Amino acid sequence: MNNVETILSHAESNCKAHGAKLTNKRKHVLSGLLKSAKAMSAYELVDYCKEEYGEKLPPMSVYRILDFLADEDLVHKLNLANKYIACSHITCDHDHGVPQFLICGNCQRVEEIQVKKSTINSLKRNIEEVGFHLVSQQLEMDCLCDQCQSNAA
Amino acid sequence: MNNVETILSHAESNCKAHGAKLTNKRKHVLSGLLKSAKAMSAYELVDYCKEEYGEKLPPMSVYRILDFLADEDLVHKLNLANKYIACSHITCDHDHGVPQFLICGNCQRVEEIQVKKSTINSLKRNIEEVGFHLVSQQLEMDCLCDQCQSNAA
DNA sequence: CAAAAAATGATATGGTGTATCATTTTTTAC
DNA sequence: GTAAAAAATGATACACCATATCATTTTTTG
Repeated sequence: MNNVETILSHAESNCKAHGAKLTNKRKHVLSGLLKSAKAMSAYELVDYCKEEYGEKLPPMSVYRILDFLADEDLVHKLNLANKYIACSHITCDHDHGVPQFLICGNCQRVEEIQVKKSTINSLKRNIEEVGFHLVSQQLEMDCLCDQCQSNAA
Repeated sequence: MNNVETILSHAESNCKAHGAKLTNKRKHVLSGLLKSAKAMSAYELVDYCKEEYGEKLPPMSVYRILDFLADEDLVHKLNLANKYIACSHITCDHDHGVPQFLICGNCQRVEEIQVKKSTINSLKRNIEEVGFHLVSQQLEMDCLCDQCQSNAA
């Protein structure tokens, strides 16, 4: 159980290591994502910064910060949901492959997983057969989590 | 090589078969998609109907028509691109499973494929392992087509 | 310290999609 | 065939995500 502060300082060292600066505003946005179980939209993060820090960030700034954080592999963008989540591996030091995301369509919880290499490879072969080439291995899948599945049943 | 008219009348019979009506406006929207190599946005279809038929459809109507056509399995929505394409199997009479889509990030061409059952099943097992359940098997993948791949190289 | 580069602020605007309610068209039942 | 009910359509407004652009401030660097 890493708390937010720990993760933030870890992220900060990672940034420093190659000359990038995790400024306060960037930390605020990242902490919003770290504290949230769900993915958040840029506009939700605008509100969060306003409420939590009295910081009036225009959406444009939040988008710029999110771009920065994504470049640093600290956050991921969910293109299906148009939302953002903190990377679940900020505090790991080893490299991670491209993540895949499971999005619960009911409670919006997001799980970041690594699909087996062999599955990805079958998928790739399937794609090559029709003359296409997989560019991004970031798959986003419409799911239900255990809990919402049980509740629905 | 089925031309648009043939496909349209095939689609019309399919609709009639269970009491749905493929009205002129619905045909117009569908024909826009059939004639296009690329996926189109609802607003592009508004323009298309205006130019091609002098028909001033409000966006709301186009969205309703697209919903209808999707219910009839005549079109698919690409959630990643927020665009729509005609189903490539309108004239087949047998049932088709859930399609997967390959989207060329360069020329926006879309290929509709069926991923192997075995691959989908491995994927599902991967997902079950973390306590999630795949709801929609419609995967959308960021690709390059052969041609754009060669051009880029 | 001055010039260059990077980051931020501010405003406007574009694109996708939906809510809502009025109106018209089509179905259904008598 | 016609009136009542149901379905489809029209029209307007708005919500939300995202970017373009240009002015201003901050930071870096020589």
